[in-house]
Amino acid sequence: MGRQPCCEKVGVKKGPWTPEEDIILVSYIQEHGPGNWRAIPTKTGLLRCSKSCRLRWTNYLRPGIKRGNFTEDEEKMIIHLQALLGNRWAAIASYLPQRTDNDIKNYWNTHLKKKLQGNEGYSRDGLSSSSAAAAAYQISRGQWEMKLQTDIHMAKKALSDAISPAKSSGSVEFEPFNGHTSYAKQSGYASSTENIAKLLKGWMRSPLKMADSADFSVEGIDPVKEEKNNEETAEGFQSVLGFESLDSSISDISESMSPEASLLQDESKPNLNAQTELSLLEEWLFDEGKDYKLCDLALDENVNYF
DNA sequence: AAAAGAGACAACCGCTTTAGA
DNA sequence: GTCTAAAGCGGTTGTCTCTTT
Repeated sequence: MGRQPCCEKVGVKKGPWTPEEDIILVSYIQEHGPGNWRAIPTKTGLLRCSKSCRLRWTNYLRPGIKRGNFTEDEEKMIIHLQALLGNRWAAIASYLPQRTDNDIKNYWNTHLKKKLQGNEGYSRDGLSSSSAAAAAYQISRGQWEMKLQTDIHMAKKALSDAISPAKSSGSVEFEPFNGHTSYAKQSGYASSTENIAKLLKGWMRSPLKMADSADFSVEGIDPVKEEKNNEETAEGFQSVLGFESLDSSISDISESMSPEASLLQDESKPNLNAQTELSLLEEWLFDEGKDYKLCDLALDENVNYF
């Protein structure tokens, strides 16, 4: 006997999520909190399996997710972390508090891999092992160390920024919509929180009974009206998720979060402080004095981290 | 203008791990 | 200690759009 499927395959909808589905899911989670995913399809009337709901929330809908344009620092961090950790995207994502593993994985596969292939300075591809040690020998040791030092510094800064108490755990950074992917522009719906906010606006104007509503429906969104009412949009979203403004600065948002939103936010990423066990990587990133040790380790061809 | 190919990203699949009874 | 459901995770696939021919 095989494992039981997470849900009935029959009648389960697949494919891209619609704005309406997102609204239903976000609303339900706002009311009940994340978790108990199995109950969500039946409680909300969503024709999605619990797993799909969880993924949708985790990767796209939960607060605190930054989407679109990866910064240079983020790129370098990913490259370093991938060299050290391999394709452990979840582990890598834990060092980039606003990115999801799926996002990082996609970015790696579509951008960084190719970039590395075309950039000797970084290149690790074509090596039999994914070890950074092997890459080190592609350029002189001195050059490599200098480069690594620079990158370590940048990575440290990025990490430090990410987890500094002033901006950390509650930090939320919503990207302006114009920073989004071609998908966003192309399809008009890219699952961004801002888009959801827009939809929520429309939704809030057509009073609906969320809970226990199997035949839940949402009025269509008129793009023209949408544009006209952009300001109200943020209000609408605030009233649902408790945010002051979607594209506020990090501190603004963390200050203005309602208890409910804070709760959701706290859940949104593993708390770095809770990661009590300091890995080699963490030590490396935090401890100035160990920089060279790691360089040496990485340059030691006998050491295989993977 | 239409077709083909490539690129990018969202979502799914299935295995593994974890937590609770 | 065992079993089961839920969650985590990484690889893969599907779909959409843009670019090239």
